[in-house]
Amino acid sequence: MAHSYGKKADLALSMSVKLARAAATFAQCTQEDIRRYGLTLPQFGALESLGHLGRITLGELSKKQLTSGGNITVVVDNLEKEGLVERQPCKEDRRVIYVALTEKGKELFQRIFPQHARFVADKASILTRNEQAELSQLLKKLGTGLSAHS
Amino acid sequence: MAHSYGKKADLALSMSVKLARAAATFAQCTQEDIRRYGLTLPQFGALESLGHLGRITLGELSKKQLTSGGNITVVVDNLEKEGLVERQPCKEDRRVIYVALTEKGKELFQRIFPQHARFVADKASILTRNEQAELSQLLKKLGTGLSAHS
DNA sequence: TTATATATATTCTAATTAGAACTATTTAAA
DNA sequence: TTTAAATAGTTCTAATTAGAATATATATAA
Repeated sequence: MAHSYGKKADLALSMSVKLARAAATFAQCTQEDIRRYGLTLPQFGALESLGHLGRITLGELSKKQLTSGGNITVVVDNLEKEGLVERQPCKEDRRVIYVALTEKGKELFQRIFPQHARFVADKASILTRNEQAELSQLLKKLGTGLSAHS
Repeated sequence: MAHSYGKKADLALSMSVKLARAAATFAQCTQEDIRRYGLTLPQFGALESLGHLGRITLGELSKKQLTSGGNITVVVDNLEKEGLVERQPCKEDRRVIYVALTEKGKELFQRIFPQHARFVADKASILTRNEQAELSQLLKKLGTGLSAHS
């Protein structure tokens, strides 16, 4: 190897590059699928969280989407413009604002998510189910470990 | 499970979510490290490619960084403003523009990359070396498979 | 040779992102 | 009770991103 930083670091660097590349490539595939529905990836992610979790606060949504604070505002703004979600101020705590799918949003979610699920399953089939399960387990350990340490 | 799309799709969806989350969390950790050197993640990625590969064309750099066409222009613009890289027009083919580290860029790269390597190794140590190797192998299979199919 | 197609890089737009600064509200502490 | 601290969301800036459109240069075909 042209550049080495020690066996331990080389292994870690190699892993981190592969992680970034696999995730970026998977995200690009997914994005192409989602574009057909007129949505961006973050918009789809928000729709997915709301479709599965129901009404949640903006803060909860931003944590789910791993996008920090001020950004979810704009994503929700754009979804609201399309009439797919709506803001619902919380009466008990006036700092809090809930977000929920509108009827139009629910209809879209129920229509496109099963197709999206098949698309993802097709792409993932590059790996056997055992490999997918193993990969999931390792990614979970890494992801939760990183979250805990920081 | 509240929402199921069949065993096969559920496994794939779960894996894709974990992939995105682990990569995003790792990238955020990395970004915090890199910020201390006054660089953004894409800027650091470009610096890393140039540091390890030497002079390459803008097109090659954009492929390496998995960022499509027009974007690498701006990243290189910003690095050029800092005096870290320079554009070198190709004399044989006047469409082509090479990018290379300047002396200042080389100095920075050689100074920060070993630190970065230790940082990554530390974060990766959440997994054992065997686990890291196994994860690398699965991610490589997935990543190259996805690139080939698309 | 001339016309067409391809390749390379840039410019432009809309959306996203991180992060900082800010407002409003609620909670905790002196 | 009044002040200080924490929380929730928005706004703002600079950088990034995808993608489309464009300009220039090269290669290929009629």
